[in-house]
Amino acid sequence: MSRTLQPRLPATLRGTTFDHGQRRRMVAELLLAEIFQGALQAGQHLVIKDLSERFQVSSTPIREALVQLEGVGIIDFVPNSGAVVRQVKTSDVKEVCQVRRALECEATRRACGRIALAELHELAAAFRRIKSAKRRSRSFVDKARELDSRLHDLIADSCGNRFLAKEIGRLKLLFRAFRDASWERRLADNDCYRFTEEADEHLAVVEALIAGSVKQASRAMSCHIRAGVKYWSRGLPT
Amino acid sequence: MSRTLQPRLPATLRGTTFDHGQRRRMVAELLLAEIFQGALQAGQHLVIKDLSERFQVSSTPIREALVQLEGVGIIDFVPNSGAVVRQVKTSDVKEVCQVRRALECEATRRACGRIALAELHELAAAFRRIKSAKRRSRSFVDKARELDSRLHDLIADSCGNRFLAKEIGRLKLLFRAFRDASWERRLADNDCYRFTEEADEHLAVVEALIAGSVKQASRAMSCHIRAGVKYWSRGLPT
DNA sequence: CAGGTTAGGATTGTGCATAATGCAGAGGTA
DNA sequence: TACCTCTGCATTATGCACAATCCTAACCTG
Repeated sequence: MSRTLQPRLPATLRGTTFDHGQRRRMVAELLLAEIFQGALQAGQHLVIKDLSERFQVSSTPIREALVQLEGVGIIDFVPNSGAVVRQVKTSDVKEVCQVRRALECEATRRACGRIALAELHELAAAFRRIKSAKRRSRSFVDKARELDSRLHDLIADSCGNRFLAKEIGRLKLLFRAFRDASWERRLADNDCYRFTEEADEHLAVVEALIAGSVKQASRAMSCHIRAGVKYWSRGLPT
Repeated sequence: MSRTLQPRLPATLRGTTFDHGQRRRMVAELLLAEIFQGALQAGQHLVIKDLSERFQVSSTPIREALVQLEGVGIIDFVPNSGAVVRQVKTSDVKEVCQVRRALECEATRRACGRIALAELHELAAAFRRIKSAKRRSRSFVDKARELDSRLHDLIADSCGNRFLAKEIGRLKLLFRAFRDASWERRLADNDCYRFTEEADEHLAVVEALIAGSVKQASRAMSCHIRAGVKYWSRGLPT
């Protein structure tokens, strides 16, 4: 059986069918997205039965997703009492991003000189297209988002350290939730300046990688992540 | 119902009765203990049915415990295939240590100037005692081990970033497994040179922290972790 | 009004049904 | 013969409905 759940929410997931063996991951991602979008507010009690009805899956995947999110630190799990959403403050985003910066800069350093030039040039061209694009439609956002993921994934996969790549992958769950939530907000505000800014930062990383400059590449990545923090944390409680 | 599980294993848990709502936690702790005792070797497949029979618990708490341990990073959970204990080869030690270095250096930078001087001086004195000690008895090893943990924990807890501290804590489980294993081997080999070497490195970190030099402290920490790699990876499968 | 009691809802745990995976061996092809 | 593909079976993970347990809070009762 394969079943569709949730008509709304993150664009990357919308309209997808979720099959056997992927329920837990999907529920976790949907919950994360809801939390960062503010649909699930801090302190709110997460009732398993409600969630299972809403997502059209049974309670087991829900509970496993909750256990997983507890490990991420975004919800608290009180024995025999259930799960409550923890407050996500700007300081949390900052903290997560510090860790992200440490890991992704290390990965960037190591990936330098290990990625095929053809691929890098292709990415650079794509970012330039994004920069010069005028329309800020839904598909534009999706495209930008996909490129963002592609660059970061490429670096992680090319760093020659599978463990590091795996750790970045673990955190990706959080990053993506931050990113998607803030991009939704930004789009609603018609605040599109950040898109070209972000494309600039990405381009700087790619060009440094093409040039083969370790120091420059890691510095560009560091700037990129630093710049992201203030946008991601906008609209969150202090 | 309350039921006793597992006659053997960790002293703190032996003979305890495990009640409703505590199964997952207990299973997770028992599994962790078994992994570090070497009863469960790296790469080994963890079969849910076997575990549920062995622990006299049904499959749900087992699976939740596995999800939890996956979050800790000590096992891999492949969808539709199950859980395996993470393989640790020499290359992995190197990889894990790269990640560790990135995180702990960041923590050291941030902890600089945030730790009470009194505590630092006390630690420095302890490391000097270790350096000058002649006897390499079991209690000596325990003492050195405890000091090692104390320094690293102190830095993580003082870095002002709870998320970073949590990530380091996660990796600590892995580090500790490396460290204990390699120290056992070293003790057996009567190769005690590393102990004073390590005390030197620790001392350098502490003194840099006392001096309040961010750069010097993080560099000392970097050297310390780098130096550890070749000792930790000795005697592991390639 | 205090203290015990009970009913309702929620979590937790169990056993079973189902789906996915991997392996072994048959059969085909070069 | 060596190699690849495919099929069927055994094993295992996954998901679900039900039962047991726990927590809360309203409700008696003296």
